[in-house]
Amino acid sequence: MRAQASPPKDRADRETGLVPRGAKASDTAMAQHNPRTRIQAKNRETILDAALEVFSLHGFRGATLDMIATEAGLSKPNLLYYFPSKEAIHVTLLSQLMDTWLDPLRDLDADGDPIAELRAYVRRKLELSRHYPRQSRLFANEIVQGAPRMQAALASDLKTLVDEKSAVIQGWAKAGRIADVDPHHLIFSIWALTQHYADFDVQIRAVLGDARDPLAEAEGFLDTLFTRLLAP
Amino acid sequence: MRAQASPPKDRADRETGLVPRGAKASDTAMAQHNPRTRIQAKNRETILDAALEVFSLHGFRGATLDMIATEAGLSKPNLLYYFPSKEAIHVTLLSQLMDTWLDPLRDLDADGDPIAELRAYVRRKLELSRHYPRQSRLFANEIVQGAPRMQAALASDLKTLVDEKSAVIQGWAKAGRIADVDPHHLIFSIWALTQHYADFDVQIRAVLGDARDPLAEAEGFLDTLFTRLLAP
DNA sequence: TTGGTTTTTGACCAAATGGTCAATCGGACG
DNA sequence: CGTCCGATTGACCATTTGGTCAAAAACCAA
Repeated sequence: MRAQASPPKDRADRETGLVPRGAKASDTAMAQHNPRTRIQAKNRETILDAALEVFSLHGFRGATLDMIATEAGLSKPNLLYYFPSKEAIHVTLLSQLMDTWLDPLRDLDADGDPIAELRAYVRRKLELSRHYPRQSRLFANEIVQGAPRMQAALASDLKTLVDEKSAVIQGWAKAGRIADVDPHHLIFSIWALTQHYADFDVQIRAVLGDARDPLAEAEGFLDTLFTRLLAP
Repeated sequence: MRAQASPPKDRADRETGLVPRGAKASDTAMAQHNPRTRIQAKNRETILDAALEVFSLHGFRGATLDMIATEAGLSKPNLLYYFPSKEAIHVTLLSQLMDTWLDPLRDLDADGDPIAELRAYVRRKLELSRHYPRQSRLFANEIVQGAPRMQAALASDLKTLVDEKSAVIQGWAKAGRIADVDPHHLIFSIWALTQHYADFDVQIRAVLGDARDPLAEAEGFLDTLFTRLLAP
């Protein structure tokens, strides 16, 4: 028997780390995504935010539980009270990420004006880079190192969505409403160009100097670029 | 006094790690860049290649000396006979990298045909992504994490070269020989688009499936993209 | 062969790090 | 006020890891 105040968590909980040790898994099924108390909600969020900061800056291996604990203002054992392991924190962040990250693409409307839709997609994506650079870098870190913890999600969720939207874009091209470019590579180019401003921020700022605002300038530049690329 | 067969290395050697412990620094000044024996040349190269493999795949912190040693087929103490520390290996790789990486930009000829020059630059850069993806990922790893070991190089060498070539591009634009786009952002877009195919390789392959050849397709796509963007 | 030099390595060390646990704290509720 | 359960932590542990060192091995010139 454990000395812990609560019974041991079942296997599923252990792996996802979505429930603090103190919470009884049998209580409510949905408790996994809705922490039971205000303290749990607050601390889990605090931890995830601190972890995002540290992971995005140092990568998975480079981050230590002590760094995250300090950043969160909690003790290390306390972190491990809310998440079963360092990896569980990381995985939680990554899965949250995928959702947010794909929203702008989901919003691409097959019934809208093609050029306007694609320009709006670029703009939304650039907004993510502007407001969530840490998430972008966390993702970049993961992918650059071979996506050891995301392979599955990439090949299923991501591929499905991209294939679907590529078909829409393909349709626009066939109809002569935009230039005839490969839709997959068009999407890649949008990802590459927008995320570059978040992921390579230090490099860009080093080159541009302090007086310029990269993200602000990027908006106009990218708008021009895609407008010219897509004109029928 | 040391037990080592050779006298202690001077401070400069210790930091750059360009000379094995056994080599007398006083012997020849140029020995730092030209290892003295065939064994040294071969082993240093072996180590750097192994380190490139491991660092690019796991990042600096994620890589261990044991991994590198195994990959190189040498013992860990033997690695540290050729380089004073893990960091020295990393730094050596990074500085080699910068050179190779900027060559295509250096080749941009102010006297050539503007559109042809820029298209050729894109092509050369994409070739680097194709043939040296590990270097590209090593660089990406470093930059994404804030370039802790490259800040200086970025703000000096890199900025100087980019500013110089930006002026050339600016001149072409003013003369109406290419479209009037911001030269710095044009260069960033070339970096972003070409390096994306190396750095985000797993993602691209996950989305495209196994049957397609990303790099081959990218060549045509990018050529179209920049041709349309730059047409006056 | 000999003597000196370069190269290699097994054994070791100290620090860092992910994770555990028993004990304590604290607040909400009867 | 007391009790109970969720929250917190100091002390601790095993493993990993960057780095050291003395000695052995390999190499080479005379």
